[in-house]
Amino acid sequence: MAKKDLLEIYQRLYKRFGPQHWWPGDTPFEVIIGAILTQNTNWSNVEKAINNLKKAKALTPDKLHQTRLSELSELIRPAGYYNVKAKRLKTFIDWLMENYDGDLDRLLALPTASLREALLSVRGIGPETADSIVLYAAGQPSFVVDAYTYRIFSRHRYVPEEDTGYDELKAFFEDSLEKDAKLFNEYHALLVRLGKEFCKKSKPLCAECPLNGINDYPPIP
DNA sequence: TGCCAGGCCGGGT
DNA sequence: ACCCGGCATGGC
Repeated sequence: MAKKDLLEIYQRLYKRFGPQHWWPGDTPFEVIIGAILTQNTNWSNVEKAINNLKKAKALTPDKLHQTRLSELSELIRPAGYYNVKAKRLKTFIDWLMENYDGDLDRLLALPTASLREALLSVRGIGPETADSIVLYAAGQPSFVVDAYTYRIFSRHRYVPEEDTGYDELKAFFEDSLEKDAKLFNEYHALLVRLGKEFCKKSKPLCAECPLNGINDYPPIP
């Protein structure tokens, strides 16, 4: 797969769907909380949880730090996995207090690679969550790979094997595109949009997929 | 009614 | 270094 195909894909998606205005969230802190809550979870469920946090005035580092674990899990219950996620939120906020004195701006001002590495050291933050935070909370160019990215690119045979690793696929995008946060932002959002509408697990046939015809191989049925 | 959603961890091979 | 079970709610 050539680099220019990656741009072609982006342009088709943008023409088809337009700007996606990601991330849906008012502040960098809200983006981070949302990134953890949306792990393997429908965004509409995350919105309910975030609304609960807003109503409880708990959506700031200090207030979240004060909130007890049991109360936190109740507030985020609609997001699913609420026990593990409450712990993950706590772990992150404790880490932020301990290492950055609760100063989110100081964390997000780290250079891209250092920021990603720092986030990955926190239990409960894996590659996708870390990249989402770097890109959508810090506004730095770190490409986000997710389940839709794998599915879309393997079904269309844009990647040779279905088991392409996270870092491998991420590097493929980053080495092929201009390292521009705005581009990475829109690209990932558009892939999610495409995935939701045309590349669901339950809908393996994509006869109307906007990406058909870009590469030399037919989509995998 | 079952299947799925913007993952990650921990224990076992 | 992989593989797999567990985690859980809400929408279609």
